[in-house]
Amino acid sequence: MARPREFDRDAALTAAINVFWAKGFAATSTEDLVQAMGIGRQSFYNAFGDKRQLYLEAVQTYQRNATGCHLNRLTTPASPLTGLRDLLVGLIPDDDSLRCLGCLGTASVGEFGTTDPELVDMREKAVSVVLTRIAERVREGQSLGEIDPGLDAAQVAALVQITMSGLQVAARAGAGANELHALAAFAVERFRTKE
Amino acid sequence: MARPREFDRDAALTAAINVFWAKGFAATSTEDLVQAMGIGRQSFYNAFGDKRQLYLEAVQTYQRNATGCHLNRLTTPASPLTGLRDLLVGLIPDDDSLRCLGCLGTASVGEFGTTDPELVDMREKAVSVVLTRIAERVREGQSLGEIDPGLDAAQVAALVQITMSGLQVAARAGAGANELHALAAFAVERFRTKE
DNA sequence: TCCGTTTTTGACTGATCAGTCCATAATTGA
DNA sequence: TCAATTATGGACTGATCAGTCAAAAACGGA
Repeated sequence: MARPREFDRDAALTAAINVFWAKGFAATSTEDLVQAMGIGRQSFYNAFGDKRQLYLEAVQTYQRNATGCHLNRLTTPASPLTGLRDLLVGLIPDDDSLRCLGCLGTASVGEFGTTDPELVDMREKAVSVVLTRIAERVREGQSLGEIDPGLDAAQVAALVQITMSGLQVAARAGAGANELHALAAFAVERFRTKE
Repeated sequence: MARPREFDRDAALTAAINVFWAKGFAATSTEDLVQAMGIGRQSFYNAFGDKRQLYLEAVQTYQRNATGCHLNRLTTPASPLTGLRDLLVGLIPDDDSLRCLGCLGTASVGEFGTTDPELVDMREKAVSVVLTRIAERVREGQSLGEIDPGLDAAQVAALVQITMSGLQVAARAGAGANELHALAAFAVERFRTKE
């Protein structure tokens, strides 16, 4: 019994994610946002609260989606080592203009560090899910014999996670797809059992 | 034959570096800067051009200093593998409030990506110096037998560099010193020759 | 048809932004 | 002592910032 919203909230959120992703929080103006989202100013504040709330929702949504992709790539292959490789290689899109955006989550670390508790929380949850699943696959790989059983699975997982961040920074810095794909594969090979 | 400057330009630049380091470029106002630098507004513009020029100079100076530290840590130990370990471990300060700043260079990647050609140039030069020196030490380690001679030295160097970025992102995200030190050492061990 | 509710639109707010202007002060060389 | 030059301090600029307000518009239910 009220006037219905004219725009697609999800589509608007996606547009906002893309703006924040490319420009960061501080360098994005509300004018940038309403333009990209194709909605009026008041609709913006009605539907999303304010700039910061929208940013939190953007990071949250981005991260939920990204985490899903990571877990898929990690889990799909039968071989755990291949899963790790796909996880890392899958971070790096072939498309230049996509790859050079890097990762919104990593960007939010750079921009806010530990200053925003809500972002820290969000991050920790997303990371810990991936970290746990990586460690599981590492143990699986160790019992299959393809991953060095002398390694601590949790530490391998942590190192893989660090490598993910590093790759995304390199992508944002402009590194090429081939180079980064090779590097990702090389990184994973460091865990393979020496015959 | 003119009035001499009253403030220490280097000290003011150092103060500016610290502000940019903590807050990033966009979130730092010129008011923040003149406050932290302890100088007047006009002196600021006289001595440093404008906000962007000061930022470039800040990143440049920060990076020159950081690169010097990296090369020292990498080169000082007799053992190349120890050099690599010191390089990575040395990235992570014990002091919490320092460690959680991460790296200004990495932050500038996050904030500007490939959009600013001058920053891209600066970065590439700094990185390539370190990369070259890492590869040299890797080859040295290979001929000494402590680093797996089957590995491509350039690729090891690239992976070490990625690991540096990853560690700095993790530090900025709030990871603990002990955890990161252990991780740094663990990462380097992946290159050791298996007996 | 009309009422209550929500969305939309566009003008508007005070605050802050980066950067400039100008008058005054401090210095050196003549 | 004075002229030329540069530094300083503080007021000032127009632009842009995030966010608000109020009126009109669009819907469902009565």
